[in-house]
Amino acid sequence: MEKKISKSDKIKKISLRVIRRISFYYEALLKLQLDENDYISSKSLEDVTGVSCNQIRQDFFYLGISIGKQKKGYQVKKLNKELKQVLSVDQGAKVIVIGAGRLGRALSEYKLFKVRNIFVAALFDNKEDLIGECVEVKGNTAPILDIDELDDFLIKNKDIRIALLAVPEVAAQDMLDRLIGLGIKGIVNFAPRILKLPKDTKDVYLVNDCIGASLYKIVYQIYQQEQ
Amino acid sequence: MEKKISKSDKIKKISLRVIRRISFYYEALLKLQLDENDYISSKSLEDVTGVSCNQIRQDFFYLGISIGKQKKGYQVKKLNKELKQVLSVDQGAKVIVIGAGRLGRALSEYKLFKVRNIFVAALFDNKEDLIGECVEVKGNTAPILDIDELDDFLIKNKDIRIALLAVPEVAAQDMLDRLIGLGIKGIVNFAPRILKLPKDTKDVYLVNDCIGASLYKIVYQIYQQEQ
DNA sequence: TAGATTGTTAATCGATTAACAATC
DNA sequence: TAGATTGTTAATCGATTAACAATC
Repeated sequence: MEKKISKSDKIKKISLRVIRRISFYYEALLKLQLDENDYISSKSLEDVTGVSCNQIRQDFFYLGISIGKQKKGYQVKKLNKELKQVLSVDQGAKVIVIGAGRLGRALSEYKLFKVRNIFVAALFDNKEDLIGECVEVKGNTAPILDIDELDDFLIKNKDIRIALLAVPEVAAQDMLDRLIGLGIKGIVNFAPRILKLPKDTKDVYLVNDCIGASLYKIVYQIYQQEQ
Repeated sequence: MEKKISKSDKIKKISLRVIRRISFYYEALLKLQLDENDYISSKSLEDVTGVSCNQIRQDFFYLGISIGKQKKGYQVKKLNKELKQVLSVDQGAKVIVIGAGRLGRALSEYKLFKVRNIFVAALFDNKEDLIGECVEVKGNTAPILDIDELDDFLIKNKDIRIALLAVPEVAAQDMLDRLIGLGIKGIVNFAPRILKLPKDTKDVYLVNDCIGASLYKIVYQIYQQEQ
């Protein structure tokens, strides 16, 4: 990660590890609610995010973000704009949520999605008693639709290419395959099972955010410590 | 990661990255439901987990797991035992869940926790209408208790040192601080905000598993691709 | 000015990949 | 036997840390 990259060839090279840290910086700005004209130093960002100030400056350098002022830091307005651009959260992404159980609705109701310019267009489920309900988020109402309507819905809404998968474990892989068949390009899987993309899939992104997976890390650390 | 470590000094050195992969291997075995006497090769594990067979063998080597047979692979029974031991999932960890909203209850109801030897002892909330309910998981009933009873509960149940944090964003940091004050040693935070341990905290582990964080990765990839 | 903080380079560190002899 | 798969070493790769001149 030595070479500085120009704005034009940013596109393919940024690793997801960098993206994750960039999202930390962005979240930090959201959380701190500073005035647009305030300045924040890499050291202050370290305090909030836990990422070292050296790492932060290295990331900015790598991404071609050189808007800092010595002795002051980074202007919140400018930094915010740069981070948003890298993360592409300025594009108002629309997503669907598959599964309107507890988890699916918990996800949909996160007010924070709005701050992050992410909109839930609809939820889908196969349980008749759920269908027809609406999930309400400030300024955004998402209906719960019959899973059978999914195909039609996606044909009518070609701008939706992201799905959040919150179905029971046993149904998850089949549903993933179906979503890909319908042209979905990005999936976050919340079922507690690692899913895999079908073999010859191209240009589809999958992140397994399996609930409970991080619990292993904690259990490991707790029980190792006392041995 | 060149030096092989002996079983005795495993304790402090395994990085969380290795632990994460080990949990993948373990999950793969759970998923495949093979006979105890079957053998599985590193190549087959690659197919299921997406981790390269070289990486897998390197991990096993590093952890001192050398139970493979040439031309066959690893006996499921033995491998399972080794992986469980590394992950410490053979100890029947008890956890509490803070927040009995949609997310908290969704977490508690994961049947999978049982397979992984993790038991939810109780949930806590401050909403009166929730208190008194019970969350039922196969063979395990967890009551929803008043958050005010948390202190007493932990004094009476000193073996509980892990908490899953599923409270609203604004309450998360305060609750984390409180949990640490009460002697909790491991916390998984599910609120959509990065929490930090109080400065001089020792021997406490925190994993931020912020819901929605992985969405950034997907949004980034989707929108970069089309530029 | 003196001190703080940036942008940038170089050094270090750690993780992954590749290769292959051993052998079942 | 021949082929497949392990355990292990060495090479490569990438990410993080440290250091510091520049300068506001």
